[in-house]
Amino acid sequence: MELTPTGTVILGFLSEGEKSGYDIKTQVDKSTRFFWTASYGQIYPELRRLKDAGMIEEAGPSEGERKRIAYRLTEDGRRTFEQWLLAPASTLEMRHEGLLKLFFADSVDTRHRQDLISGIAQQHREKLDQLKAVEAGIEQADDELACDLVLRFGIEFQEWIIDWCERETRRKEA
Amino acid sequence: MELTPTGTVILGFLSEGEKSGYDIKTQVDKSTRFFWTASYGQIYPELRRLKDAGMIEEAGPSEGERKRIAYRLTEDGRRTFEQWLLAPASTLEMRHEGLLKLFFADSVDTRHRQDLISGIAQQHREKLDQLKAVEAGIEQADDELACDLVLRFGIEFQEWIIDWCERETRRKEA
DNA sequence: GCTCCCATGTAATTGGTTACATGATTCA
DNA sequence: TGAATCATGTAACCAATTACATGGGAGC
Repeated sequence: MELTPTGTVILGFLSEGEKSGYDIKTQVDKSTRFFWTASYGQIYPELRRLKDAGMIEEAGPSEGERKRIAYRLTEDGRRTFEQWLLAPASTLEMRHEGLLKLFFADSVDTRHRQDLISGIAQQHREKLDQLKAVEAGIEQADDELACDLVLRFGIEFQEWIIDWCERETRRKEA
Repeated sequence: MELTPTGTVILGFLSEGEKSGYDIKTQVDKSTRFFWTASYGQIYPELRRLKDAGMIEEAGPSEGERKRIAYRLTEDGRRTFEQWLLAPASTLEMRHEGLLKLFFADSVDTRHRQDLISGIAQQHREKLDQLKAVEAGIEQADDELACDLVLRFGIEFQEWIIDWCERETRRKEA
């Protein structure tokens, strides 16, 4: 069966253990958010579809827990997830308004162009702070865990962009 | 008036001179595509809306040209464009399936995890080739032009990611 | 008892891609 | 004359956000 974009991230998180829609949303927000988002409006309907397709099943609430609906992968779901994981990735998209503005900045003066570069740096500094906060929440940053590796990628990635902006600013000043 | 995402890129390209919907699509594909896409299904209806809103007007075909509809900015359109340019950027999104797979790769063995990293590098190598082809098409890469600056950003950005993947691969081998 | 957070869900709207339809012009 | 490219446009569909509605439980 075809996986929707949100379907992949749901199966991915469920491959780590039982989770509810709320859990998945929480985890997305503090981990994959920087390269793969999902909203409640997508998650809950998609959980329904995956269940109807037999890829996940309700695990029911644990003892003494407040009312919630946890799901787990079925055999079929795990197979589909692993197939997805090993298939070549395709989706690779970026929408970066700051770069778009800079691209069209030939009509404005140098000072404003510099402001645009500063603005880009600022946006990525905020992302960097968020990622570092996530990193601080991990006991020991274990590079052997793939998810920590991706987190580290995210941090270095933001740092590179910020550095590019600063280099460019210095180059202009010189 | 509120600008839609596609509206911004249309005003941006028209700020450089008269262009048709077809022209805009062609230019998007060989320049902003890497951080801002647009399809015919968005461009043509949006041209209509911008015209109805009085931001652009038909310039008509030039002498001896084949049938086409070129547009130019109105005063109002130029003002809106400049306001957008100087306002803080907001949209900053990425959807990177390769990173998502790597993030969930703890359940697979080291070899497959390495394949995922190689796959990411490969995707960005292709992007890099495309960008270099664009760069080769420019007479002299003039860093003083903002659009060339963004092109160079794109190239170095791809190179950084490829380098990260290679560093990570070597680190694993060691 | 009030507020905050947990938790699930839907409806309206937006934004976008893809595939298709159509036809003119250029060039081999 | 046939293929490629220029050129405009629409319809069907997909994906996603946002805002809203609802209610239970925890802790002050």
